[in-house]
Amino acid sequence: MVVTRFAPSPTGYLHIGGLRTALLSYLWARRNGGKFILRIEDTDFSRNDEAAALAIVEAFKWVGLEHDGEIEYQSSRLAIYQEYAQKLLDEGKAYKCYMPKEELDALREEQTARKERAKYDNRYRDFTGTPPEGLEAVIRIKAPLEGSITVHDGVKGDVVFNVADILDDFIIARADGTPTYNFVVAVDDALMGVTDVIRGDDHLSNTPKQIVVYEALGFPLPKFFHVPMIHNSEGKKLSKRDGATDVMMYKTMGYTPEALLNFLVRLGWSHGDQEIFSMAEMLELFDPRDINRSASVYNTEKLDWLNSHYLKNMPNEKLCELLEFHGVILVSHDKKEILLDAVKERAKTLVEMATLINEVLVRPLEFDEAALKKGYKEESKAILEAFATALKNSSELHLPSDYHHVMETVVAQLEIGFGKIGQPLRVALLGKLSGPGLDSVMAIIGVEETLARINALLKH
RNA sequence: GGCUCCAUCAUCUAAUGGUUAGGAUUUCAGAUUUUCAUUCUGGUCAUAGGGGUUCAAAUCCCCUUGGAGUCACCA
Repeated sequence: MVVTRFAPSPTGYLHIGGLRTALLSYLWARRNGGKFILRIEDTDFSRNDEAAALAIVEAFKWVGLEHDGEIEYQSSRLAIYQEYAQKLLDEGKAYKCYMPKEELDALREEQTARKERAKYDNRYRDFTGTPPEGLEAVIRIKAPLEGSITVHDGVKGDVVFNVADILDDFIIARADGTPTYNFVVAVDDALMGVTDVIRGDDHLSNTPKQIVVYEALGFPLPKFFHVPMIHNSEGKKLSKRDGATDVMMYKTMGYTPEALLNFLVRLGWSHGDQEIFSMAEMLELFDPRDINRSASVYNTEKLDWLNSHYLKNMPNEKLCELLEFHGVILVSHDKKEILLDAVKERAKTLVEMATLINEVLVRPLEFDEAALKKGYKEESKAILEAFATALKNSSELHLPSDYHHVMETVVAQLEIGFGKIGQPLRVALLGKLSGPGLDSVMAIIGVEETLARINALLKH
């Protein structure tokens, strides 16, 4: 069975980069009928934020990812970590170190000054004497002193680390007894039966340490897949400073989960020339072994394109539902089908769509200066009046085509081009020169409101 | 700075060692549309540089350059 996990530290909202690794882990687990675990890495109590786990779950819910079982909180598993640390102590694979923090810092400073690598000097590695009084010990694991550790990575290939370059007897439990990251990750992944670790490649250099823990504890190694980072336009790791990194921000900006997920899955992964992937297709096609080795730059233009694609192809009923979040309530509107059909092809986001809808539904309070100048000329008045009269004399106006017919008649009568009536009418109805088709707009707001808006412009 | 990773259009990417280096987004031009948008058609744009190996290199090897990540009693 394939077991994957997403293991964020609860420092805030769900990050867009986190969502991507979560998605990939989720896809791989589901594709194999396995399990996808959500584990909160909250062993550093000073940095915990209780709301964070909830925020992550909320974001998962929005995009439709679902984890299996209960959320695992590392803070509630401290006894387990202590047990395994003790086991290593008992077996002589770890030891207590009484070196004070200040002394360690001083040592590091010296080493750095000498241009050496900062590392612990193993002074307590084989200590058998009496421990110094009044000092709290940390627990250090005995890391190999020489040789190399190879990470067999499903994305990067075999990555060899020289022990002398990167390792020392690193701390697995702090002086206050709480365990540290590299220790708990290995313990938990092993205990929870995680078979495939899919995570950001910023963790690649941690992996040798975790392998040391796995081996000391006699746990079998999982498969590792270190997926490349998402970069910002400057080519750096995406961070909070880059603006929209909170997944839930995408909801407020009017993106759909389908578009966001589709966008993310195509960063660093592809399937031939295919651009559009439904969740079903992702589940059928995704394989972590196909992930690219290089980082990709996050750019919103493609996201926008995907989002408009999904918007265009969404049933009106669903659109109606989603628009409520953006303050547009259409359930009981009898012309909502015409309205939605008229706006769905011209909006990149739900926010834009909501704006478009309001521009149709709400009588314009003012007329755009430039639009007036360009679209409402001297001759326009008479044309609008003629059109208003024609409207009043028509009956049974319901569909856009009915209104279109009236326009045609007037245009023919006055022997003018469509533009001569379209421009001023557009100014009257919408207050500006762009927007949905006029026949649709009139069908949506009805004859009375159409006449009222024309009147308002004539009196302007 | 040490260690590690990475390198195809502006961006996301495709290409059993053999293709006029393909697609998508963006952009530009044209068509459609009373407007805007959509849609359609077409165009511009790439194998970082240098050495090898090979009949043949985007693809394999080496070097250079550039970029990124990471080096805690954070995760």
